[in-house]
Amino acid sequence: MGSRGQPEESRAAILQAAAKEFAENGIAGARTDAIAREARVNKALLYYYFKDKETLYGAVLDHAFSGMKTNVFRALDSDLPPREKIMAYVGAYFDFIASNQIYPKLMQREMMRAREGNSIHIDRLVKTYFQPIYRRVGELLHKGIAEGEFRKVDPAHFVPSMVAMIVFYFSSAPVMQRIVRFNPLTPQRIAERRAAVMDFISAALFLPCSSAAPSSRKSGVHQ
Amino acid sequence: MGSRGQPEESRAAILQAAAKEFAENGIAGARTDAIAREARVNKALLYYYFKDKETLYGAVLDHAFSGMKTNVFRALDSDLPPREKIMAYVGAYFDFIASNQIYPKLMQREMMRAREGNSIHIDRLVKTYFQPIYRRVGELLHKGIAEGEFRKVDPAHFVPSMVAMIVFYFSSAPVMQRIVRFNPLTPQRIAERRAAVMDFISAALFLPCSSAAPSSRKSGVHQ
DNA sequence: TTGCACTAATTAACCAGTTAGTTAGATTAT
DNA sequence: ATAATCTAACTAACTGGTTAATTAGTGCAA
Repeated sequence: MGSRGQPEESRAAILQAAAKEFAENGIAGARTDAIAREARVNKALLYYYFKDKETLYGAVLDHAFSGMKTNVFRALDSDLPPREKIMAYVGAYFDFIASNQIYPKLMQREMMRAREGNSIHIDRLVKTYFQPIYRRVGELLHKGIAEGEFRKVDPAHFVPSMVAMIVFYFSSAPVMQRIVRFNPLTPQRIAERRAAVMDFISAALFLPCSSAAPSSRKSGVHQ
Repeated sequence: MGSRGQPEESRAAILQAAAKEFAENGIAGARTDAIAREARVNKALLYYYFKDKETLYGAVLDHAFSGMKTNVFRALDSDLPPREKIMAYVGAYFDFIASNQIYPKLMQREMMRAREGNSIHIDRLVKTYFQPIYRRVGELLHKGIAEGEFRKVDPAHFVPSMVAMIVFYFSSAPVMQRIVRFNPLTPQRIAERRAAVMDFISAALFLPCSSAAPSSRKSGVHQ
C-alpha cells in the first residue's frame, strides 16, 4: 500500500463509511473496525483525522445536516408565493431524504439521544441547522396565514408533523415491508409517497381557495 | 436482604428497568449493570430470569406491544360507525403512547434495527401485533370508503402517516424543546397535540359530509 | 530532511455472561 | 413438633472476549 491515497479522498471515504455504520447501528452499536474496513483504510487513520469516535460521529452529523440545510434553503430562498414555496420546501426536503436514505436514520438516532447532556452535538445542530430552518418555515407559515392562504396552523405542530411523515416513512420501511408484503422503497412507491405527503400537507394547510388558482390537489389523499 | 422479594416483583422490576434502559440507549448502548442497578437486583438475576440480553430485550418488546394491542383493539372492537371508530382508534393509540413515553423510543429503535436478519424479534412482532392491527385498520378504512364516508386513502400510506405523527412527536420532543424553547411534553401541550393529530387526520380522511352529522372538526388544523 | 499520510501491533478498559456459592422457606421423615 | 432435606431466589466475585484508542514507527514527496 504505502501512503498517498489523496488525503481528501481518505477523509471522505471515512466520513461516508462512518455515516453508513452510525446510521445502521447507532453510535453505541457502530464498530470503528467496520468503518475502517468499509472505508478501506487502517483503523488508526480514523484517529488521525478525527479525535475519537464521538468526534467522528459529530462530523458525520454536521455533514448530513449541512447538506440538508443547503438543499431546503434553495426552496426557502426562492421568491415564490406561500403556497408554492411551502410545497417546494416540502418537495426539496422529501427529495433530499429520499436520495440519502441513511439520513432519516441518523436523524432519528440523534433525536433519541438528545435528552439531558447525553449528546454533546445536539445544541450545535439545533443552533446551526434546525433553528434557522424552523425560523424560516415559521415565517413562511405566518405569511401564508396573514395572506389568507393557509389555515391557522401552529408551526410547533405543523413542522414536526411534516418531518414525521417524511422521515418516519423511510426509517420504518423495513418493518412496513414485512407488514404490507411489498417493498415501500421502489422508485414507484417513493413517488407515490411523495404525492401522498404533498396531498396530505395541502389538505391540512391550504384554505379551500382564496382567489383564482385551484390547488393542484387531486381527488385522493395518500395514494 | 436475603431471598424472597416476591419473584414476580423482581421479574417485573427487571422488565421495567430494562424497558427504560433499552428505550434510552438501544440494545447496543444499554448496560446490563445499569438495568440491574435500576431494578435493585443483582446482575446475575437478569440471567436467572432471562437467557441473555437479547432475550430480555425481546421480552421488553413483547410486553410493550402487547399492551398497545390490547388497548387499540378495545377501540377497533367497538361497534361504532367508521368515522367515530377511526377517531377512537387514533385517540386510544395516542393516549397509550402519551402515557408510556418510552414506547415510541423502543418502537423506533426496533424499526431501525429491522433490516435483514438484524433483529430476531421483528418477524414475531409483526405477526403478533402489527399485522393484526394493520389488517383491522385496513378493513375499517375500506368500510369507510365503501360507505362514502372516507376519501379513497391507501392504508399503506395512511397508517404510517398516522403512526408517524404520534410516535415522532414524542420521540423528537427533546430536540423540539430546544428549537421552540418550551417543553412539548406538558399535559397542556400533549392535549394540544392530541387535538392537532385528530384534526389533521380528519382533514385528510373524511369527506366533507355524506349525510347529516357535521364532523366534529372545528376551524384550525394543528393548534 | 522535514512533515504529511498512513499502518501493524499493542494496550487498557469495558462489559456480557458465568461461577460458585448463600439464604429463606417449603416439604418430608421421624 | 421438629429436625433433615430440598429447592427457588438471590448474590459477590470473577472471566474472557470485544473494542476504542495509542504507540511507534514506515514511506514518500517536495
